[in-house]
Amino acid sequence: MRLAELSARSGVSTATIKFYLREGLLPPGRRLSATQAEYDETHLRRLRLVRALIQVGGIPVATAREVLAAVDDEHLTRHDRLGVAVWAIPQPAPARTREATAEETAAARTQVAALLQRLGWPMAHLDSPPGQALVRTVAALAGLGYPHDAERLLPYARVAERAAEADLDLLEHFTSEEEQVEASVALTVLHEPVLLALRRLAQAEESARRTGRPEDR
Amino acid sequence: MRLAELSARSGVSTATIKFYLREGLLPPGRRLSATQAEYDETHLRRLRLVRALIQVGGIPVATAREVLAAVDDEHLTRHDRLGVAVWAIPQPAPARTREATAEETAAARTQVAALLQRLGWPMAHLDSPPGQALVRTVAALAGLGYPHDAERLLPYARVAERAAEADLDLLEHFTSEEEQVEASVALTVLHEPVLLALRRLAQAEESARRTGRPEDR
DNA sequence: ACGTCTGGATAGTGGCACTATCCAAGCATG
DNA sequence: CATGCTTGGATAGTGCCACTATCCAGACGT
Repeated sequence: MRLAELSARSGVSTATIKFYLREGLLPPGRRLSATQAEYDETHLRRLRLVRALIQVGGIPVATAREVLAAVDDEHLTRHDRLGVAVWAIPQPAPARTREATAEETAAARTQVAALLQRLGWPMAHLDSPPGQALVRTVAALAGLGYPHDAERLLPYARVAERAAEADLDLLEHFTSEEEQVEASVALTVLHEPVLLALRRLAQAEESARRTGRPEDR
Repeated sequence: MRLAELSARSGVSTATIKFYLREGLLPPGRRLSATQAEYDETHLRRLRLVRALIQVGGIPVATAREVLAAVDDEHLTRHDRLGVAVWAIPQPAPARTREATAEETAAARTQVAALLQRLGWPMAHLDSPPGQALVRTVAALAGLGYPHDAERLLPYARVAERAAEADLDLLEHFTSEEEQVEASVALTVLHEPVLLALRRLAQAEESARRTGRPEDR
C-alpha cells in the first residue's frame, strides 16, 4: 500500500506519517522507484504502536524511538525484550524544578529499600528505572509534606503485584513472540490510563461507602 | 513573608510565583501598600499543592485553577469536595487524533457498563469524568487491536478497589477538613506515579518469576 | 537621599509534536 | 505523448503551553 492508504487505514495524516518516517519511528517502505515506496501490514501495526506510545502514553518521540529500537533488537533475550517497556518508558517525571533535597532522596531510597526487602524483591530493583522513579517520587512527596515509609507503601505494592499478575496473564494470550513483545510495550503503556480511571471510580465508590453514600453524588 | 521569601521557602522562582498569581492559581497576598504585599503559610501550602498538580500530576494550568476553585468552594459538601480531585482532574487523554469510531465507543461503553454491574457499582459512574475516560480508553485500545471486555477489565477493577481503600485509609490520618480536602487532591495525583512505578517493578518481578528468573535481568 | 527591592504589566523563550509548502519524479488517462 | 494529479522527500513554519526576562514606578532601609 502507498502512503495515502497507510494514512487512511491508520487515521494518521500523511504529514504525520512522514514525520515519523523522518524521526525513525517507522521503518521506510520498500522503494519501488525514486519517488515511490510501498508499505505493508507491519508498517500499519508499527504505526498503531507508535500512536499508542506517543498519544496515549504521552511519551516523547525520542524515547519512543529507543523503545522501538529495543523491541526490534534481535540480540536481546525474550525476557529482556519483554522488559524493555518497563525499563525504557519514562515515568511522568516527578519534580522538574523544586528538585528534592539530598536528604529527602536518601530517606526515600532507604524506605524503598525497606519496602523491597519486605516484599522479597531483589535489591537490584532499587537502581532500575522504575525503582529510581519511585525513589524520586517518594522524595518529592516528602518535600510536599506527604512522607511515605515502607509501611505506607506496602499496600500499594501489594496492589501493584496483582496488577502485574493481570498484565502477565493477558500477555500469555498472545502466541507469537513478536506479538508478545509488542503487546508488552503496548499494554504497559495503555493499561495505565485504564488503571488510573478505575482507581478514581473506586475512590468515589469507596468514599461513598464510607461516608454513608449520600445518594452517591 | 514577602515574595522573595515565599520563593526561597518553596523553591519556586519569583517569576513563576508571579505567573501563578496572575493565573489565579495562588490567591493574592495581603496588600501592605501600593507596591507591597505579604504572604503567609497558607500561600506556601497552596503553592506546594499547585506545584504538585502541575509538575508531578502534569495537569494543565487552566484545569488546576478549576480544581483549586472547587477545593476552596465553601458551598460543597465534604464528600463533594473530596470528590473534586477524582472528578475534575483530567486523565492522560487517550487518542487525540485517531478518535475511536462510534461503534468502538458504543462497544466500550457496553463493556464498561457490564463491568460496573458485576462490581455492584452505580451505573451513574458511567457518565462521570473517570467513567468517560475509561470508556474512551477502552475504545482506543480496541482501535489499536487490544479489545477489552468486562471479563478482562475485572481484575484491574479489583486492583483499583484495593488501591482506593489504601487511599482512603491514608486520608483518614488527616484530621482537619482542610487538610483532608487538600490531601485528597494531592494524593490522588501524587500517588499515580507511585502506583505506576510499583506496577513496573512488579511486572519485572512477576516476569522473572514466570520465566524462571534468569538471574533477574 | 539614594541604592535596593517589590509587585505588576508585557512581551519573549524554549520545547515539542506536528503541519504547510515546495519540488521533482511517477502514473494514469485521452 | 501531453497533461494533470499523486507520490515521497526536504525544509521551514505553527500552535500550544509553561514558564521567564525585562521594565517600571513606587516603597523601604540606612
